[in-house]
Amino acid sequence: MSGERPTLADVARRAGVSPSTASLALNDSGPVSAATRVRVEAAAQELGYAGPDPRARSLRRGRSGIVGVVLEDSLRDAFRDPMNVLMLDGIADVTGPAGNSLLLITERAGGPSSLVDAPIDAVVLFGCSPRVDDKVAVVRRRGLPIVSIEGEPADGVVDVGLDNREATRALAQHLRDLGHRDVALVTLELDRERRHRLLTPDLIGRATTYTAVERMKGAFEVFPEARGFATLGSTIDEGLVAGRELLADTAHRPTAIIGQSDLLATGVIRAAAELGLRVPDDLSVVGFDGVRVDDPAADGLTTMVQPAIAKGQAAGRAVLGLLAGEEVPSVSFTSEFRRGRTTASPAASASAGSAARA
Amino acid sequence: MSGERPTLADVARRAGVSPSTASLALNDSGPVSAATRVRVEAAAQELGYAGPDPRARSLRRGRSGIVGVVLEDSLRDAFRDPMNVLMLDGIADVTGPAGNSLLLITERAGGPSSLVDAPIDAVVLFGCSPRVDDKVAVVRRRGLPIVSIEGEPADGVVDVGLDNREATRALAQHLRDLGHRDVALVTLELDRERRHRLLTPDLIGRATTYTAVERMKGAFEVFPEARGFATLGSTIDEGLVAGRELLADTAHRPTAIIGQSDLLATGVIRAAAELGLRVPDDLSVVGFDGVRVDDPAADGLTTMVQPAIAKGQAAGRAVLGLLAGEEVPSVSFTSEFRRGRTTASPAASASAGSAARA
DNA sequence: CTGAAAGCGCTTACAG
DNA sequence: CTGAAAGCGCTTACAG
Repeated sequence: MSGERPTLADVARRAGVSPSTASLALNDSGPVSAATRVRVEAAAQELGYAGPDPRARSLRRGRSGIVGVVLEDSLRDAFRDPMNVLMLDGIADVTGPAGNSLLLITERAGGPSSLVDAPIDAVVLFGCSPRVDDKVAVVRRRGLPIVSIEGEPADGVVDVGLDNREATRALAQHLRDLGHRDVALVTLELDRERRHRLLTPDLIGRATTYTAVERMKGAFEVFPEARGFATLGSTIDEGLVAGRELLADTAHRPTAIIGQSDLLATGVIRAAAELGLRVPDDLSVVGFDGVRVDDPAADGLTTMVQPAIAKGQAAGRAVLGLLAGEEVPSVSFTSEFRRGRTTASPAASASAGSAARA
Repeated sequence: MSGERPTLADVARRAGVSPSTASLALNDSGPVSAATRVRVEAAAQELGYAGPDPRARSLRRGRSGIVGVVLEDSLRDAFRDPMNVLMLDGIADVTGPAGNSLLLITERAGGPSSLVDAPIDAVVLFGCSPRVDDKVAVVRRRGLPIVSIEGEPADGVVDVGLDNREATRALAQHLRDLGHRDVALVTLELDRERRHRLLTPDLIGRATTYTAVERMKGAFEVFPEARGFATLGSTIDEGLVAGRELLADTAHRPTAIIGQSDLLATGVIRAAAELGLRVPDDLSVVGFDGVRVDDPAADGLTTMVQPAIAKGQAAGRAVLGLLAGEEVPSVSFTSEFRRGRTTASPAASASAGSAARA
């Protein structure tokens, strides 16, 4: 350790030129004689100059080259959902080559808020609710461009959306067309209370998670009376819990279940298997996302395929556009229906059950 | 948009004080009269001052409050392994409250390297091979503290290690004690070539992934002749592929398989099930990590439990210590054996097979 | 308690 | 082609 890191001034002194010239030589950003350039480069080499201090450069340039990615949950929870990872990867696909790295920002209660502090040039909101959220206010005050992914429409926020409502409506309609009448929902987390429980009108009314709410609305358009279970998020385990709960009452068992993600749907299928129910003969199950799930139970799942990576890339492009001062429109992606082998017409016995109840 | 973001100077001017005084008032970092403080705060409020520009502050202070996390793979690949997510979360546990956020750095070939450019105060290397790696050289040149997680010992790098070799040796010994003699390995990725294939001496010789190599060595200490299959990384799918490959030849089937991760072991168990083999009756399987796998095949897996979150937290503490100028020692964590229901003595038939071969 | 000054390390017009 | 100067926005000794 030579103690202090050499600066551009050190290099210039050693090369016997002014700092300005050294800067031009090293950055190739102005006319410099070959001889001078060689001398400066040699000096930099000898001193072990590691390039300009990014802090100084970013102050001078007004850019840090860092994009903040704001996640609601702990990293652990956020990355458990493969969609989030894919979207993050999509963002990096675009921002990385443009010289921007991603800063992870999770807002834990208490502690310093990096949303206020961090040297970021822009922000991408992940699974947040921009409208409700005071995070947006903070960022807006700083004058940073904001991009949200599947965010509730909010002023000054460019959104990368998904047809959550319409897509879920299509799934529900698919079930209805097959003859299902008694359908239950398994939702993503509806609020930040970290409790999973049966859906109640009260709970629905207070739900804050935009994506989950939109998907729920789509289902209700077709099955206004649907029961449901709100989970803690997109995992197979949560789907299993939900499935057990919804399928427990044999006298009042739905003939189909709409999972708000493929992982949840996979868990439901496991629950069905536990109870000796065959899918799709005794129970139809649909998911959402179209992600590859490492589980045989997920094979041939009927679902809506969403373009997660493309969404991330779009968010990345939106960030770059805003940073370039362009007018950037919100965009909305469309999911694609994928018919699998987990949906069929309800069994006669189920219909009989309904009839008996009537 | 009011055009320009207000600066401290603007606030000072409006409050009728000097910038120095405004700074002291806003940061509570010096003696300021109550009246002045009120005036400055009011001015800040009126102007919508969003706090000090982090770029300027970090230049002045010589700290950006950002810790770089260097991942070998794409984010998608890195976060597929739950261990990495847990460790990352552990780092954030410690660095977050201290006011540091995490910057994701993945070195894709070509493109600007944020390892050179980014305003980071320190670096944590994830699943890299510090000794071999030129990344370390870059960071060292910048004079930044470096912490590696399960890195090969390297000068000036504080490591957070795990007893990979010894732990795997213990697993292997467990199998040997049960009577197994014909054991196969399923390894994590051994190099960056993105091909999965059977282990060969050549491949083993060129392996660069420290963790995988250490675990392999531990197994070889007990079973020097073990065959094996090198995967693309810790996923159930890769374990499935490996299992199929290793179990395909009925004449030469191992009686036990050592997976280098629980996900790989889970895949192996699935492969066994496909072939009609019962675990542990026909095949013993062990894993590594002790992670919760969302899969019934993983229930009761015999494995070594490693403290992933604690490792991340230790890495976070090491970073903070180095930033504080302390002498920070490398540390090594110990895994804990967990006997499950996936290991047993080899069946008589298998022994017979060996006998027949002899 | 308050202000003038220096400086963090760099880049970029602007003269020469 | 080269250098002196200004300035990015802030913080921190140092006088007063």
